[in-house]
Amino acid sequence: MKADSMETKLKIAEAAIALFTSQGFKGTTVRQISKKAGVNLALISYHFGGKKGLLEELITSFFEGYIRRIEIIYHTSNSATVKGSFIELVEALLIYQQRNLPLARFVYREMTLDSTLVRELMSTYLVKEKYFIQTLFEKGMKKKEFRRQPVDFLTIQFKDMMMLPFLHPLYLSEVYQITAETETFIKPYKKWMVNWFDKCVCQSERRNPLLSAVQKPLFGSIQEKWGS
Amino acid sequence: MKADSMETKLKIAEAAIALFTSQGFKGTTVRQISKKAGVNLALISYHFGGKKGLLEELITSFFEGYIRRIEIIYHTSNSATVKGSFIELVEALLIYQQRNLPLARFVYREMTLDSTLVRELMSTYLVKEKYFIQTLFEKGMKKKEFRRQPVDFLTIQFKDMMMLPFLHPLYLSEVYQITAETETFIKPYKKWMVNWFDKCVCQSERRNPLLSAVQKPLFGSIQEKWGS
DNA sequence: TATTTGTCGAGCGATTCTTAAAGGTTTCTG
DNA sequence: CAGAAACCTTTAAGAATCGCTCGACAAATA
Repeated sequence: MKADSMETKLKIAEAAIALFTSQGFKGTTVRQISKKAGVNLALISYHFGGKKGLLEELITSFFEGYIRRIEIIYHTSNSATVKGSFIELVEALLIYQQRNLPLARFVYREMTLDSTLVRELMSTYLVKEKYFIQTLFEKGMKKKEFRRQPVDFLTIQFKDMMMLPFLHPLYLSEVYQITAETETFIKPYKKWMVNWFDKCVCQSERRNPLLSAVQKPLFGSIQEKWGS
Repeated sequence: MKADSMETKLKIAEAAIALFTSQGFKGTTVRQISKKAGVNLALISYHFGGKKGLLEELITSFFEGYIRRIEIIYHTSNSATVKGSFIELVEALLIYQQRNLPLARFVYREMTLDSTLVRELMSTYLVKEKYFIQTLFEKGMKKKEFRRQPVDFLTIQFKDMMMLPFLHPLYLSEVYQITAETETFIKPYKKWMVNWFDKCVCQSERRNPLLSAVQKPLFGSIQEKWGS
């Protein structure tokens, strides 16, 4: 393959990502892509085997990189604590998603649809992702580092928190004037997640009996124990 | 308006919601809608002023009901604590979204796009939503009921947790075999959110100095104080 | 030189949403 | 009850756009 050809293929991919992100896959035409990429219409079919092929190649490449980063940390993390591994994971995934922000956004949106492609992607990539994260949580619980609690919800919430800023960047910027694209976002958000780990995941410190005695009557009707 | 007409309008709306939810707005044709609704093609344009009008009417009606429920609780909650008001809110919104699950799912997905419609909806409904929730959090902090922390992230995470099960029901069912449609989901998920409030939002109990002395060295490099 | 590879313009066939015109039905009014 | 009016539905066709392919041409390769 010529270098020129590789370049046009990249130009097509970039234009497609930008358009898919803001307009959705179905809302984007191949003509728009070819125009934005400054490339002939027929080249999209030539390089990607059509619009659908372009979509699949983009999504697959995103998930490949995503899963690879999880696997690497899962197998080679040398943190003393499980929480340490998680923090490595958080950092790696935040950076990866930020670097591929528009791609991530449109992939996540597409995954809320109901197609055979989506089901396939879920059973290959997301089931794998679930396995790694859930196993990490269970490891932390066995080591008494994490508090015992429903591991399903925990995994889901973790994944969701990792996804949030990249699925809703327009919401963040329009309503909160927060932009997920800059470096100034990653740091505080990572901090936020670490705080969440300390408060919600890790083993809580022994309670002060006086304080809890004061608070209990107020919330008693709702604040029940887990696992009932 | 005749009863017959109202009925066809409803049939169109229901069919549209189902199809939009699984295929997306752009991925659905008016023919599919008319066929599924058992209604003539042109009636969609007649009743809703076209496919786009149908979309806007569905989304608007969803947000109207959504905001109304927030406002009611905001203005009439008689809970002794702010946390109590929040729990009322959680319950009301979970039920509302569950009752309109397919509609909610497709509305949330559509809101991740980048159109003038989405921007308008954000500036009318989501800004309002942010105001109510954020004010509640600040109220809780002033009363020293909630711990002081960045209120932006808190509001966002709250909203996100409220949205999660309804934006990703396919993910939940495919990967976790959890279905957000049944009553058996609402209760544990509500419990989960209450637990999150206790751990992450409410004022934490005084720490046991011995335990924190043991743990600090391990996480010290990352676990910094807020507001730095 | 022969062959593969990349690019281009033109256009095909299918499908999109919408609308115009007309037919049918119900409701209101005298 | 008759007839006008408003409302609902259908048929049919409109105009635009969709993704994709074909054949020609240029350029690099062997």
